[in-house]
Amino acid sequence: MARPAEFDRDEVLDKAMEAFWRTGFNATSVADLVNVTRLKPGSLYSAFASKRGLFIEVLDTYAARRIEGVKQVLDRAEDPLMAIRDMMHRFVADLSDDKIGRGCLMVNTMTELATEDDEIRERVSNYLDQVEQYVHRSLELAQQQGQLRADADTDTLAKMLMTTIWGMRIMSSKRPDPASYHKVIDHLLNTLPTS
Amino acid sequence: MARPAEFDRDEVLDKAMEAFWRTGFNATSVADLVNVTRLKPGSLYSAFASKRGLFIEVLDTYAARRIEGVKQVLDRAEDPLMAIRDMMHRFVADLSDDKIGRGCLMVNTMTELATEDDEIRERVSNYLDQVEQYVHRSLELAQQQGQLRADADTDTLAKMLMTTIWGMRIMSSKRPDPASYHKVIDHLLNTLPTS
DNA sequence: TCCCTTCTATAAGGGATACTCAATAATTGG
DNA sequence: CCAATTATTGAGTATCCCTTATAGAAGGGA
Repeated sequence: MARPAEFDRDEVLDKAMEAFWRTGFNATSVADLVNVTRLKPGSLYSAFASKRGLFIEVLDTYAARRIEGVKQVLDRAEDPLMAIRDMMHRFVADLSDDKIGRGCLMVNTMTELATEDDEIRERVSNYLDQVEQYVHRSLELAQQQGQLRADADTDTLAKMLMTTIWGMRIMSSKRPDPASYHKVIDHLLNTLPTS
Repeated sequence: MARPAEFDRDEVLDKAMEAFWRTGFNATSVADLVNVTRLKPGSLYSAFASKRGLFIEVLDTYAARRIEGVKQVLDRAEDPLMAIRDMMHRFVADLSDDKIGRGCLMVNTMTELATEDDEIRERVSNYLDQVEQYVHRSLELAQQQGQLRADADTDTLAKMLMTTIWGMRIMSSKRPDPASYHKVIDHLLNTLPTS
């Protein structure tokens, strides 16, 4: 019915994600976004309304991909504890693949914008909660299968694993040291109250 | 020899810290700093050279205070494992005192500036390393006293406790939930390889 | 008291910022 | 092929940014 857009929305989101991921929301200028996406300001604004609008769409894209990844890893294995172990080692592998130490877009966004932007904090919170819920579900499954002791506090165990994941994302901004994080993960999973 | 400054440097640093802590480096404007410190731009610049200079001095002040706190708690108790437990519960208490969810200035700075500013990343890394070293020293002490098993991997245990601390600082930006973090800490310390 | 230095107050410079808009181009339905 | 609709373009705007220049005030040493 009218002229179709020349750009591919997903590609633009990818490029914008790289920029926001590397330098954060505030330090990424619209000029930067224009450079990396190759869109002119007008096109950017007609497609995404504002810098913040683009950022939120980037955030949602990132979250959806990560959640999907977690779900797949946790769902696949028939052994839920092994699945959790696998998932956590993958988190560390992601971090060591990340040569420039940009960490996790969700965690970065939480610390940069959480105090000032309620909507964005809600979105990130939601992401963190979802990951926690999937891990919790796997723990409960392990309990039902008798791998985990019946009196194990799965809420606390899930929270413990989550703090470890987000903590590693902070620590690796400092100095990526995958070997020691793998050891931490193995230690934690070896001390789970198995039966 | 000349007119003395009317302002108190420490008070100015305190006020600036509040601002930077709440909104981060980039989102805190010099106008904001002028407002909270009550200094005019000229005085600010003659005292701190630049916004970044002021920020670095704020960072150092924050780090020194925190390190001092950690050292005191860890040194006081004769029981090193209890001291660690105490320290970690205090971290959580700090988080729940923080009504506006600004988290930890060091962690926030790491995620905001680590990829772009090498000097600042080094400063924050140094802080994280120092805390880790103090915890590690307490673990070794516990080992020498026979509280911790001789074959315990104190490096890994120290790193595990660190990831937990920084992870909790992320999680509590989302929703402060001290009770569950206290449980996590107790779980972790109860699963240390004591003898 | 006078001088020198360093403070404070005010304003403004120079550049980057997020964003807009009017003109032009391209596509589709009739 | 025309009309309608939407995308692209890139110059442009107003605002905010960090920083500095300037003038006057104030304290200490001689």
